[in-house]
Amino acid sequence: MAYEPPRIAVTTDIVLFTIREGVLQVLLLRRAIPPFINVWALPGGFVELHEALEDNARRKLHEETGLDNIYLEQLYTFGALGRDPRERVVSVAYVALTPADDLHPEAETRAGTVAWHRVDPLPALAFDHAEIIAMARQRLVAKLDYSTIAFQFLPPQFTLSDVQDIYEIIQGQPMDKRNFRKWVLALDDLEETGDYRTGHHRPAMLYRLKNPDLVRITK
Amino acid sequence: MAYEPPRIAVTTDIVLFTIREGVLQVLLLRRAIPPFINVWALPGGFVELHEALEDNARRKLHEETGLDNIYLEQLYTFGALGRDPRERVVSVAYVALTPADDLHPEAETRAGTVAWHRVDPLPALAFDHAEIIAMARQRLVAKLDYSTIAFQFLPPQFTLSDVQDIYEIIQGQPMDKRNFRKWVLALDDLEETGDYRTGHHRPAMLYRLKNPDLVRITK
DNA sequence: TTGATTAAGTGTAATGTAAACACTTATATT
DNA sequence: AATATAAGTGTTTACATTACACTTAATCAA
Repeated sequence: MAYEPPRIAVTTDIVLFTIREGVLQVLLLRRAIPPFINVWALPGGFVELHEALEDNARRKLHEETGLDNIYLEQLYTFGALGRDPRERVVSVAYVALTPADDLHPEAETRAGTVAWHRVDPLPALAFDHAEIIAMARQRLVAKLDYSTIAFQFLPPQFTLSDVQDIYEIIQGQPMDKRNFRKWVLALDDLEETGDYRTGHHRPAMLYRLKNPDLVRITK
Repeated sequence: MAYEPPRIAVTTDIVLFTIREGVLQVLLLRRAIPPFINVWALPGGFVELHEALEDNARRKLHEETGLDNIYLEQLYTFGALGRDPRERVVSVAYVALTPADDLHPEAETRAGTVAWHRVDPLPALAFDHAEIIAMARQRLVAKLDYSTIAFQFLPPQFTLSDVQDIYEIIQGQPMDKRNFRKWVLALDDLEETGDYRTGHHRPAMLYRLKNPDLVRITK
């Protein structure tokens, strides 16, 4: 007599962060179907039988935003009883980061309304998605300190002030300009492009990442 | 027409570490049934429909070792296609820590032979369990540096040298005794018991944790 | 009982890292 | 031509980390 294991619905949920309007924002979908109809929720969906977990997360994100090839890392797996009112669902949550400019979500998609929302305050959220976003924020804040994750918020070319803005926004406190620039250049992950961004002030050197897709642990 | 999500077998795998014989060891079971019959594997098993993920991990660990109330944290979720030859299986991996003395696995249990194994070198392992153990080791080494996780390897009373031994074994390098003691006492997580451990040398003060079950982030 | 062995216990000086701090420069705007 | 704006740049101080050696109290063996 062979043991037949229970089989459980598995989903991914993606916490896609960006920096917009000077604050941290997260991508949410207004649900078009029950449960939690018309309530904001994280993008994601059921994992197919022949689909790897991360592939599912990337696919769902692509379907709902058009985004491709962005930074994505597994966050945590949420499997509490009752987190979905329909049936037992285990959800593998991911954190994703993108520069704001890369995405102007169309107002309407198949899944409903897609929009950026400030993380403070968040609207009412479906399922345990508020908890998932809270954990994702913690991870983001922690990784800022010991990795080069922050650059994933930036377009291919950026100024040192752009970088400092990311850190100040996420950490919620100003940093010393000279110390910051010394520190960020000492990482040795940046190189000058030779181009400048002009404005009605002194032009700023544009930098790029030496390895654009590499997120490195710095300590 | 309602969408019917695919349903997938979900397991936990537990990487239970201890320090024994002066090295890091991991608890393995020799599988008594296919697939991978007679091959060493991590403890764990299928998640029941009405069982929380962590509850399943604790239950399996208890069934296979008798251990209760030990330190356990979620590590990562492994969901690659083909990682189980029978069918699609998503596995939520946990890291657990215990003092060596707390467990003398009986040679035979229902699930097969249970034994401690050195992590260097590991025997051949079933499924992707070598990969899981590798990630668990990385997590352990990293957390040693920014949390009080190391104390979970120690019995209720221990000397400062016992603590230093844990760090030296896991990090694989000696540390300065005076600096280490200053640092560990500065954590302010320890208190003297007033008792001493004697040997054929000067007696050593026994310490205890102020909060035995608390693993704290230290930076 | 005495000497040898073992691990416990203890402080200071040197080095390296992080933090504090203010003015000059180059563009756009009026 | 004057003003406004953000870019760019070094040095000093404080703090944290590292390096380093001898004394003490027990057990064991002669």
